Amino acid sequence: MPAAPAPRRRRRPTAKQQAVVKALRGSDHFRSAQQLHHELAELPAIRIGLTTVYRILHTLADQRIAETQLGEDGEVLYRLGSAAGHSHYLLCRRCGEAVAFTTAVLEHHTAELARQHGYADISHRIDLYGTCPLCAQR
Amino acid sequence: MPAAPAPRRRRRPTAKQQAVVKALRGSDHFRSAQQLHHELAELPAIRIGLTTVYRILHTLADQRIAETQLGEDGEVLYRLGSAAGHSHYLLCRRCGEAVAFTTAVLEHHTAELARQHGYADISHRIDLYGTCPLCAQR
DNA sequence: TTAAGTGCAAATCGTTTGCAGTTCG
DNA sequence: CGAACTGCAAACGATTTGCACTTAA
Repeated sequence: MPAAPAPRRRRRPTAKQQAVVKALRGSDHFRSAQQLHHELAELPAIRIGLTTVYRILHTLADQRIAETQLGEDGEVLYRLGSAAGHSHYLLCRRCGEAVAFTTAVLEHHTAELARQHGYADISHRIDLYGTCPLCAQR
Repeated sequence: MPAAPAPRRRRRPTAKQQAVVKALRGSDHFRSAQQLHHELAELPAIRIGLTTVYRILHTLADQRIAETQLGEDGEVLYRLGSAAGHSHYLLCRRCGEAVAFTTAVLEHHTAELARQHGYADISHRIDLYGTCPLCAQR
């Protein structure tokens, strides 16, 4: 068989990729691509298109460098982090602050429920939203 | 004070409204507005616009005549039903069949979690998706 | 007559994709 | 050179809305 094409050496991250990661490092709250794009637009140093922000975030998520969460309205939120198996969060619908929690009991119940009814390929969505104390006081 | 405008007598549901309800009666599975519109389009008897289907479903949901669920991809699914407090479902991502389950334990845990962290106005999303036995065998 | 119902086209909104130009190894 | 990277504009898909027209009490 012909030799597979030699894998390209990992390229050093571009300035824009670094900028997105840097923006993410700025907070452990979950933020949308659009929010991040706005933040980056503030910085006069960098000029980056919304499309690129989306693409970089998508790549970071693929690499598990960033984790994602669904916002209350269905938008995708990102933050750096926990490559560990996805956990669930109570997150502030306003600022994206996240409080993790476990659902061991529920997961067990649902696995059993699925088994009993013969459902396969189970996936779940368990998200809590609220207003954190800080955002509550405006 | 001036008399409030006399509330209009409840009008008899239009043919299209009846058609949508009838389509909903056809199954206890959750279906999207688009699916229902397609089904209605099959029937040569009725001609109804997608917009109207959306509007009628929205009204039915407001009146709690129909209940809604979020599909795995974020679309809104409808079925007639249970005016009782919303429950959660394990639903077939393919046919919309729904198996209800309770989350008393989780709800208790999360209420406590929210309280501990001072989060207010909590809302949650707990949805399970899977492939039902029937759909699994194609 | 007049509020309600309806349909079509256009608008929304977050996100993705086509495509052409740019950059870097 | 060629793969990666980028940006803009257009496409997307579910849903909503503006607006003009029809219908029925």
